[in-house]
Amino acid sequence: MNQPCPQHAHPRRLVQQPLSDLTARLRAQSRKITGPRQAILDVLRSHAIPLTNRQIHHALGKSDCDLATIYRTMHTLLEMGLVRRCDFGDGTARFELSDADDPRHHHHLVCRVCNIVVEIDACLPPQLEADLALRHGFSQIAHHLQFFGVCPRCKEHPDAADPAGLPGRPGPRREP
Amino acid sequence: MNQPCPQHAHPRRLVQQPLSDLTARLRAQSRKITGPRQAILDVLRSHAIPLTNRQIHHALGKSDCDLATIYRTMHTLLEMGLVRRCDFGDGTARFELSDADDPRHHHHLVCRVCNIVVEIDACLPPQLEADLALRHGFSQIAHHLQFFGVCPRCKEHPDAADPAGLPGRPGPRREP
DNA sequence: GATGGATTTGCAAATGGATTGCATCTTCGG
DNA sequence: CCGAAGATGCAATCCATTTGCAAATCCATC
Repeated sequence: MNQPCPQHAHPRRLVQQPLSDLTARLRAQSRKITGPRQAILDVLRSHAIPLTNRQIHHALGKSDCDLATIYRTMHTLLEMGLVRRCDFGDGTARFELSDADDPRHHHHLVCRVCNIVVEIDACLPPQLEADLALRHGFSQIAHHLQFFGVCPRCKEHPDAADPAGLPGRPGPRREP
Repeated sequence: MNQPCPQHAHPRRLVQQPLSDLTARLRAQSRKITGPRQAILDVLRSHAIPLTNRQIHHALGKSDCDLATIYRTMHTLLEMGLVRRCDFGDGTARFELSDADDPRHHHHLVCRVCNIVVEIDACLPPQLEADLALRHGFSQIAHHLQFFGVCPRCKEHPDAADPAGLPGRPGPRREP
């Protein structure tokens, strides 16, 4: 860790997680493979950035399932470790796939103006959490880290709106 | 930065910010020095950890001012740079003093079980954000970083409840 | 295949943080 | 001391998220 992103634009990740894996995991907890759950996972698979529940709901379109179902499903998937939760500080949870085969730890760089999201792998020095554990007596230490800035495009055109085209977040945020 | 906390228990910081400073800043923006604002700042001064608006409201007790006023005041203080906003991932904003004389950048280590908060100064390697800016073309990069773990006390007594004694957050959170 | 029971879903209502409109009250420069 | 700008209280509202409950769906088993 600690070295910055190897490429300017990090390649989008379109995970093809084998259904069998999901099936096995669900079975193991006497949970069921339902239409909504598969549809939701499909949506997550086809997007490379974290989505809000509302965005997922919107993306589902016709095969519409209830928002409450999406909320419940995300809880389930979180518990099962199939998704990861991201917090961009705007009061709305976002979720991205955390495929079991490649549970790659990473963070995000979010444009304060247009909300575009770039996935990065820069991270904390690995020994830092161990030091914290030692000094404060805490165990099971994990961290949340996100970066905010102004993307090159918004630096150029300070009036452009959400090019990410993702619903669910109106204007710029109020983060420092 | 990057070196961990110099002490096991970071000394609580009870800032005595000169009122004159506040006065000057408020005047400079044609804002007024009101009872509620002073009371809110007093509450923040007497607490060493970030507080939710509800906690502030509760702490105000008799000199009760409306919750809405607290929300508005925090916006104002944020804009003025007198407070800093913290996000512990539970959907509630927290605020701590960011005294102008010592706008020390720091982060928090939060116990997942009892919510106790420890202030730490471990941080990212300084060049990391510069690298990000360079590689992704972003400018004005800042970061949000928080640590979660299980405090020594909760490791011992897995049933203890909120020893911090702070209202506003019921049980443990659902963070990874 | 058909079936029963546990799990899920849809719907609607409720919860909780945060924001806002508006009339009234305060603060503070003059 | 006065008046206007700015603040506050109150109530209504917004939005993300959660929850109760009856109906629908899965799936292990027959």
